[in-house]
Parts: sequence; structure tokens; C-alpha cells
Amino acid sequence: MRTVPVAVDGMLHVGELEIRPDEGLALASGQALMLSVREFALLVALARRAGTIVSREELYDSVWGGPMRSGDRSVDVYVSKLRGKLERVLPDRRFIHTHAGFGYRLHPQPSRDLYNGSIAG
Amino acid sequence: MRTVPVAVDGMLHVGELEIRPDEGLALASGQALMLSVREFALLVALARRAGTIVSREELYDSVWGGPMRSGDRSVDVYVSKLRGKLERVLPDRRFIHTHAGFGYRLHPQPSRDLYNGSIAG
DNA sequence: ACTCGTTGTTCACAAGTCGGTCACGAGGGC
DNA sequence: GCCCTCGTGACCGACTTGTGAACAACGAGT
Repeated sequence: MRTVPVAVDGMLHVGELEIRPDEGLALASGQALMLSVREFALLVALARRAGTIVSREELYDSVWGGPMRSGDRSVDVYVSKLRGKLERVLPDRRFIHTHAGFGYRLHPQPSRDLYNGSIAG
Repeated sequence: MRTVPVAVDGMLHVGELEIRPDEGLALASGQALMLSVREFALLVALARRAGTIVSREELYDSVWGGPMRSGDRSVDVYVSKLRGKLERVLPDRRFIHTHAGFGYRLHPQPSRDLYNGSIAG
């Protein structure tokens, strides 16, 4: 048995994360993450705009569809769940960064890098 | 780019599983598995897409042929039977992973390596 | 034709997971 | 301090998945 490389479009890469939206599969350093439907949709929504700040409203619309009622904490809760699962596989990495008052940003840097250098980009 | 398993000589390999679709034979660490026709077809369908999540609908179509009626639990039942037989031969391994809401994935890694025993989410 | 073992299918209940919400606490800005 | 935002554990109803059991269909052997 051998393996051959295959080009697959529609995949998203963010650092050591590989996300296959069509399939519902996310890999962290090659290991499959066991994500629920909501968790996966949230990860996809963040990954599609990796590196940029995405507001809660926009995330809510992407994942739940429709406008977010004020006071709804669903996005926060699912960000927390997603962080937990990512952290279990890649303990030294931080992917989801909070920008208080603005939203969340997916980026593969350790959080300490944010305070050493620039936040732009 | 990623890699996918390719059958060079008509055989499929997934971890210590060796599957010969033409012969109807499946070996686990060299030992033959006693599988029924349905069980074998399901294993082949999963093995052909090893490492990826395969939906129930697709598995049903591969094994039974034709669309799955909603509420049909045949796939679940046969996954359970297959797991039982694999486990008898390779007790420490877990091959068939459930991705709730998505489908099943065949992969030779023990699930506890991924989650340290807890899969809460 | 009868019996025996096997298989495929379906059912029913058990077990587990998910999604949504709440509550409480930490931390920052004023 | 007070207010606001955010993180997260806990809870619970709804849903999904796991699996033993029942049973009919089938084939092989006698």
C-alpha cells in the first residue's frame, strides 16, 4: 500500500488546522476533532475569515442563521466549547482570540505573541 | 494537498486491517474475520474512504443500494455488529468512530489517545 | 419435510450527546 | 465601587446513537 497526494478544493487551513467543510471533518495536526454540528459550523465561520475579527452577530448569522437576539450568549458558549476541544489536541496553541467589544478572531499564534508585537494583520 | 489510501493490488489497508474486496476476506493482524455479507460490505465502504467521515446515507447506498428511508437504523446496527467483531480480535483498538450528526469514520487510532478518556462536549 | 444454524431486518429501550439557557465570577474601564 | 463584557460550569429537555432481542427468511444437512 502507498499513498498519493491529492488536491482537494474547499479545504481550509489555519496553522495546523485543516477543515473540510463538505465533510464535517476538522483535523488538528492530522488528528480528527470530534466536533458537534454547531461547533463545526462555528469553526468554519471563523476559518473562512481567519485573521480578521468577526463580530458575534456575523458568527451567529453564519451558524444559527438569522439575527442574534440581544443578550444571546450562544456564540460565547460555543467559542468556549471549541477552545476546549482545540486545547486538548494542541495544548500550547491558542487559536481563537477575543477582541472585547468587537468579536473573535481565528489565528494560529500563541496568545503571548499578541502582546509582543503588532496586532494588525 | 493530502494523501489518500490507494489500493495497489486490490487490497485495502487500515492499520492492522487488511481487506480484500474481491475475495470477501478481511484480516485483522493476519487473523481472518468472520463477517457476513452486509458486515463485509460495510467495512469495505468505510475502508474505501478511510480517514474521512462517511454519512449514513452514503454508507446505506454503498451497502444496500438505493436511498435510505428516513428513520432506517440498519447502518447503526451493522456498525455495532462490526465493532463487536473487530473488538473481539483487537480489543485495544477502536476503528469506527462516530461523528454525531455527520456519520462514521474508519481510522486505526484508539480514541482514548485523542481525549484522555473524556469525550464530553 | 424437518431441524438447525445463520442472516437480515426491525423494534424497543438504554445510553450518550447536543443545544440552549442560566448563574456566577473574573477582569477591565470609568 | 459600579457597570459592562466575557468565560465557563451546570442543568435539562430533546434528540441521536448503541445494542440486545425478536422474528421471518434462507440454506444445508439429514
